[in-house]
Amino acid sequence: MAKELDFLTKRSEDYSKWYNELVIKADLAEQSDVRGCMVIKPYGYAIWEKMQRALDDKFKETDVQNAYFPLLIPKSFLSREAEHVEGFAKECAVVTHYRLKTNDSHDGVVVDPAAKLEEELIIRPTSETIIWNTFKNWIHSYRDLPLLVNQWCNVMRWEMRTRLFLRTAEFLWQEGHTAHATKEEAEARAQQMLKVYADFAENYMAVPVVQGVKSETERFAGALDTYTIEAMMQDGKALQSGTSHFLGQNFGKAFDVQFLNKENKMEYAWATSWGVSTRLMGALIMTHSDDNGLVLPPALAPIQVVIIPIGKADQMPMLNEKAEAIVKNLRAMGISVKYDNADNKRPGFKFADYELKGVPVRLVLGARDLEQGLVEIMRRDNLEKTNVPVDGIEEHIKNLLDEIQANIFKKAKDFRDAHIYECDNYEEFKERVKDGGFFLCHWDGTAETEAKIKEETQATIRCIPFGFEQTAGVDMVSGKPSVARVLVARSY
RNA sequence: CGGGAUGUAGUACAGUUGGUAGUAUACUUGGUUUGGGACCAAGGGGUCGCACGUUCGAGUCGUGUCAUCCCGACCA
Repeated sequence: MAKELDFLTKRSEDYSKWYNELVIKADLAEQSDVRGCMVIKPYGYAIWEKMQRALDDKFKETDVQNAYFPLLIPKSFLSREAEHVEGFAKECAVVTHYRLKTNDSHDGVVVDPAAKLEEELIIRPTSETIIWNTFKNWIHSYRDLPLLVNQWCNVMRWEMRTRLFLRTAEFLWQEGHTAHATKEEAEARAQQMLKVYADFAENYMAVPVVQGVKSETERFAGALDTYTIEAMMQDGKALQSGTSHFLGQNFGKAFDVQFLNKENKMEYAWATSWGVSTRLMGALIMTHSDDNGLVLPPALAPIQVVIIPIGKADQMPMLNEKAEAIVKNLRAMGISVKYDNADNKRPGFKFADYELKGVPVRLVLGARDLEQGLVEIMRRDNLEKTNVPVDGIEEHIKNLLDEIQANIFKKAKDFRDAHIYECDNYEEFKERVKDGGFFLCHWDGTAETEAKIKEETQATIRCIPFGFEQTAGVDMVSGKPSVARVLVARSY
């Protein structure tokens, strides 16, 4: 019998609660005792590592190299670019001292007032400033360009309200920073990296995304253009899953990064930056999971196949032998597999546990079935169980993994497409947007209209989407002419 | 920083008019089990967030304080 206490909140009942419980119970992460921070547990980190590896490979295919820059940024660096400091000032953690000392009663430590820093250091909320300060030394000629670097690191943004993976004070990410000799090249790079993100989201995470460009008010602090991929979660809300910024010459000018171009003239370098964070974990969870727990795409699942034996004690040696042969064959095919013959947990517990953890394929090696040369195979995406011959099971599994990867993407895409609406009536919009979904609406391009929508409905313009056939129309709020539809939704 | 709530075992909670600190789960040990989250028995685990006050006596009442969570504002 199911023990109610241990089961998840139903997804449909309380989406936020369900999400939070799922992250904790699937052993991905937990709230740290440190305010606003998160502990990523080994299983969660294993998924993140697979994401990192796949992304890193893609970056390298586009000639990007990894590097590492300091965690601490002098306060003066941050203020060099006006909009940039404006955007981040409110959420920076500041280092003011470099030493502690024991207190007067010798039972604790206090900050040593004598160790006050001349200039405060900021824990990086992002690294544009310190990187461009460094680029100044690296760039002298057009021959030094393009300069394409990425770093995997942690950053800190002192958020008021946090949620596991979606918004934490400290988070892990990658931030790519590039410098170019021409505007065109920089713009192309920003768009190229957006494509890399979109490709990764769809083909590895199986998360369909809308690509587009942010409106002026939603832009990254200091950017001329911010490109974005927006995913739809199962409650219909949007999640900004990755961004790529065209920074123009803003940082080149702020940090005086000039080079001699082919015409022997000094010119400021053109910049891009782009990043994805552990928030992708949130996207992965909220896109595919169901009431039984996580559903992981095979491409990112740390364990792709779990094998569970069932039999009496005297049958175990035979089952172990059978299983080990399958494990060996699967590993040789590059499939990660776990054989769980722990005898301190009953099969039912294991079934539930691996479902909770989203393992794509489960094989039940039962003594009873094996007599007929069969094993039970269950796919996590639709929970279907079938008995298949144990001979040739490896090939069957390989195909099934591919099928699951394709199927969960299709499922997510069908769901999203069914919740994208064209809407031309503001009253109708106000009513329907509460229930979630993406709305394609005409917009007059003004910040006033944007602010009004946000204030009255909590929905924001997520992006001006690419890849849609656009026709002119009339703004649903102001009635003014509009050249194109924009994507409007409530978001995380 | 505005509005609301909550602090009791690792976790989730109960605790009546103030009178020996409880339940479930998790944990430890032993045994029986193992085809969908097992059962039985025994055991360990608490300055009831903190401080002060009222009282013979405070988890319970009062004041203060700290922390956390939820709804806003801000955000990858």
